[in-house]
Amino acid sequence: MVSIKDVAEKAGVSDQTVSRVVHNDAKVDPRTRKRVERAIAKLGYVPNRAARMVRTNRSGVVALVTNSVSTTPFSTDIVRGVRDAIEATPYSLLTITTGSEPERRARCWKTVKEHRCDAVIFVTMYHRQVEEAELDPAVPTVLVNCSLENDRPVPAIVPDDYQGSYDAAALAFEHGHSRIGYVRLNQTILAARLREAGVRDLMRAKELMPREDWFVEGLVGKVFEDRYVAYENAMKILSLEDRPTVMLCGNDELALQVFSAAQTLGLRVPQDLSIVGFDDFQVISDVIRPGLTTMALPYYEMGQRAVRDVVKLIEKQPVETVRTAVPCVPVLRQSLQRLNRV
Amino acid sequence: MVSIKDVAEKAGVSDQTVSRVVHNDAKVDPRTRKRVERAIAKLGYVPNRAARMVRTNRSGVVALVTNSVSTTPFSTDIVRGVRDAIEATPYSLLTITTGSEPERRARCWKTVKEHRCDAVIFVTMYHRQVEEAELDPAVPTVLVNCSLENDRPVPAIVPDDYQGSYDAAALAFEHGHSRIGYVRLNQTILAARLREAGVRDLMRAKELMPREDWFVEGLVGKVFEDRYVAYENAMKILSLEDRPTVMLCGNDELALQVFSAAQTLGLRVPQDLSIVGFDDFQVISDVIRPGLTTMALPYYEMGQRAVRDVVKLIEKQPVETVRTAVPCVPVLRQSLQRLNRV
DNA sequence: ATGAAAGCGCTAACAC
DNA sequence: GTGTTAGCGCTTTCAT
Repeated sequence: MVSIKDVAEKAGVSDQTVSRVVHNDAKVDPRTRKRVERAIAKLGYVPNRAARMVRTNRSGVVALVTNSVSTTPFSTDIVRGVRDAIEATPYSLLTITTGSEPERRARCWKTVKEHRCDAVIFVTMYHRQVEEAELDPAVPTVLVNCSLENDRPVPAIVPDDYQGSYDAAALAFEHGHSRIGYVRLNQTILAARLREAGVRDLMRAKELMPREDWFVEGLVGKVFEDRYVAYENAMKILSLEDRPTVMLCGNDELALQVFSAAQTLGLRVPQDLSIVGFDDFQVISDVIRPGLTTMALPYYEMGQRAVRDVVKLIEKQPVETVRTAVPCVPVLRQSLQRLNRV
Repeated sequence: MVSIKDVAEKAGVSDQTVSRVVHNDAKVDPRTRKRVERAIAKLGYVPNRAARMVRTNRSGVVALVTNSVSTTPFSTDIVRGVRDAIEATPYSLLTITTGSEPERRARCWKTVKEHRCDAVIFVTMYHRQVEEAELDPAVPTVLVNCSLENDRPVPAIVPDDYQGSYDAAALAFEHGHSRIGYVRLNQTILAARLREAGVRDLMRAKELMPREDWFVEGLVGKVFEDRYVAYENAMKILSLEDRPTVMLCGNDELALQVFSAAQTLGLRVPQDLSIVGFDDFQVISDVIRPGLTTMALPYYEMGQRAVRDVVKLIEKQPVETVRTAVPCVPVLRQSLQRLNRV
């Protein structure tokens, strides 16, 4: 590999001058600069980050730490947001996978430190609380899709599940629906509780009594080992003479199962049944016909924002809010039908 | 940050001895070793990779280069396979996004060189040929989901789209179907051509005449800016008096659109129409009811294999095959129904 | 089995 | 504007 000294020799200057040119230091004679630049181009010189780092003690590397147990589709969007945003910065992204076992966690943070990462973006696969033990207080960290219930102020970027779900229910109500069914996510996760609470609170605000037999499980079992039961449960509800006019769903996959149940029963969507999803997971919501009305979670934007915050953190600028709840926005397609009030 | 010298001082040895302990060098007195290890633990010393690298000229970093223009769901699985496999190696993963513009490509490879990455795993979002210009001959590279039509032997790991599609068609045939419709992917991509060829060749082998009016587009427009038209086209075919008994689809999203068309027309799946997808994109195939019969592409395994090959490449071991086509395996669910031959 | 010395590629501090 | 010197944290080589 060609080093700074090779360039210096070729250009007939000292290595220091080459360094100055590389760093766009003002105090370099334009003619010298030209010569050096030509030598760099000719030799194909690329600065060695490691060597630079040994001196400056800053790596220019941000670690993206995620828990890979899962395949949740949307976490991809967070990662995409991070990757696209990091490109516009001088930082590089080191991707590290962790797990729930203490041994793997330790390895993860050891890697972070070996590389002397300037900061960490810690992404969880579903919206939840993290424990202090999952993090390392010595490394500046931004949390995405999770937060730390604690004194230590770690910036966290989370989706506003409650607001999103409340708004989804409000949307259905404004479309004339008061017979509302709900398929919930795996109850053990935070997002599930927030989303269901949003629906219930909207109904309370509108003085609608929730029909408990229309509120059903969509998933059962341990998180990440769970099984879909939305289809079977939707079949039960939709077979009733006395059935809801709209089914709100904890996410778009559950909505797809409800959709399938309607298909099996010969109910037309949205004429006979309206369906509202959650997540705007486009591979489903935008492909299915009729298109699925759903709440978009700004995962991509959350990833971008994490990069912004992490850069601020590294550069010791203040990061505005410790916990940022990013709002969800409705995406109207055709699966929610306006109902003429009876 | 605590350095090797701090540890040496604390343990009352030379930094050299600490280095030996860290590297598990045999020739160190067990008692000295103990003392050093205690000092390491007490001070929380973690070796500085950059410093090590400056000396050894090997970074221990593999770059994962992907083109982020897209959101194709399965590419996630490749990346997951890579990440999970890299964990079992001593290498770290640097994630870099490139693009089609020459300027971004150049930046990408510059980053690879700045970090002195030991090798690159180059992943494309859809199965295609890459050009020499997209790569850098100076860096050991393994291609995933793409190959280089060229003399230079760059190891490539690609899915066997042709075999998969041939087998999918054979599966339908064995289930008694001879009235076969097909929804193709965007024709401009390689995978689309291979998949369609598989179906046609199976039909030829079985002496079935393809009905050209049953072979339709599923997507139109430029790749990544394309629009789904599978629903509309399936509506046309399925409205015919004279319609196919099975629809083979270029991927699972297209299958979902065909499924939606059947729903709209009141056709039951699989009693009135069988559907076969491609990719085993589980968020669709495993969620929809009836479950989608489809061909699984071993994206995760391709990612894992890429890591194996890249490690061999780095360690100068021979990499068996230059171009590896990984076979697709059928996943039988309920959307394909056995037909009693008429 | 351990240490001393040199040097990897680069930058910070200072001198000219 | 440019060069010189020193040193970042580590490994390699050689000596003991």
